[in-house]
Amino acid sequence: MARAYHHGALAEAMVEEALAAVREHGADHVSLRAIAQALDVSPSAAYNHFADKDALLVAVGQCGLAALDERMARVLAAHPGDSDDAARARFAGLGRAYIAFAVDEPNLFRLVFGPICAEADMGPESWTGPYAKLVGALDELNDREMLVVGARDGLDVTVWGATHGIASLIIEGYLPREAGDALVDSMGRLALR
Amino acid sequence: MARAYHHGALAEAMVEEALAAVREHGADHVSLRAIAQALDVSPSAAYNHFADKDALLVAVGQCGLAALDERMARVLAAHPGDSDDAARARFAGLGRAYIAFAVDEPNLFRLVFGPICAEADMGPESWTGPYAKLVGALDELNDREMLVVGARDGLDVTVWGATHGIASLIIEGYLPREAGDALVDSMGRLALR
DNA sequence: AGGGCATGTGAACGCCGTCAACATCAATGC
DNA sequence: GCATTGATGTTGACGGCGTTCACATGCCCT
Repeated sequence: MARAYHHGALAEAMVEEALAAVREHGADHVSLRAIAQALDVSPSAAYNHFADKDALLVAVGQCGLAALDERMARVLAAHPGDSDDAARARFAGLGRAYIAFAVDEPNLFRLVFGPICAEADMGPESWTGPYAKLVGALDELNDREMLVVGARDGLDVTVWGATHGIASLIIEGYLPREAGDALVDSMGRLALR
Repeated sequence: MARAYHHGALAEAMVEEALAAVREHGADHVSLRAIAQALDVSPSAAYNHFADKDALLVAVGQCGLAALDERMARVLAAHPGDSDDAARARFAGLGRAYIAFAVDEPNLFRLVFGPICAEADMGPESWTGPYAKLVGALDELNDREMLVVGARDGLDVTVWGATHGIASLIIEGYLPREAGDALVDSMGRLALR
């Protein structure tokens, strides 16, 4: 039975539908009314679950952030081990995963790091997932004395910035896809010894 | 005589008004109708000069890009000379100027590098201004053998990416303002010898 | 002087987000 | 078992939006 909301899961259904719409058309170009119609529900029904359209988009953004975090977690899982090579692979893989997420889901990426989600801080605790993974990888390299001497200072911010910037510039068409791999290589050459 | 459009400069006036609106409220949250009203003109008048709202925003974006380029040009002019120190100052100054532009004009920055302006490519020739200045500064450092050996490969993309990424993350509130200076320092430590 | 063309107007269309009043249904307490 | 209550969904409306089309206006060129 499709008409199961009403003490059902309208909120989740709307997030799901909105997520699909954002992925396809971008956060701008998504209309509350269209989402409601797709769910055979009146437009105003949304307001029982979300303060406004932006609140729904923030919920979508949290899904997107979780997806990014999962990609990065998978990379860590795919390169276990205590060796220098494994540490290097984890570091490079995290960067590649971040960029791959942006390339695969540009509209989601834009929403997650755009003004709507940033303003409503989904908690520094949310994006702490990805960021903590990066810091962890860098600490590991540092502990293994694999970093150029004196490089650790500010390196987390630099690496995050470079990765984020390249990802943004790629999805806006200012740089070709290959720039992603080029960045990871370049970053490795600069920071690793 | 203020009411001088009609074979006047409505197009320029609209860009100017739109520029002000974007700077204050962001490219989303800017309405064609409001701009027209501010200029005492009917909403449909815009369509004699711009294909649609996005075309107007692209024109605004070009102004923004020109402003960025001018900031960077000013930095180069402020640090003339043939010395290593001057070359270093130009390199660091360009990065700082890029970030300062984003911090001072976040809404303009978002528009310039956002989907609207990227899609309508204002010509790789447009943003070539800032990019060429960066490449020039790096070439100069390279000619002076001030770069870490082997670092030049892909460094322009890395530096652009890092600068752009940090700027984005700062204006969305994910990083504090000081991260800008920290990045420039960190980048210098990594790439310069 | 007059025709043509660029420019601006007015009214309308179909969207949009949002709200307030109302309907409906599930669960709870008697 | 039934009424009350609170959560949930509907209806209809409001004002604003981008855009279009038929029409007015006024400058420039011949």
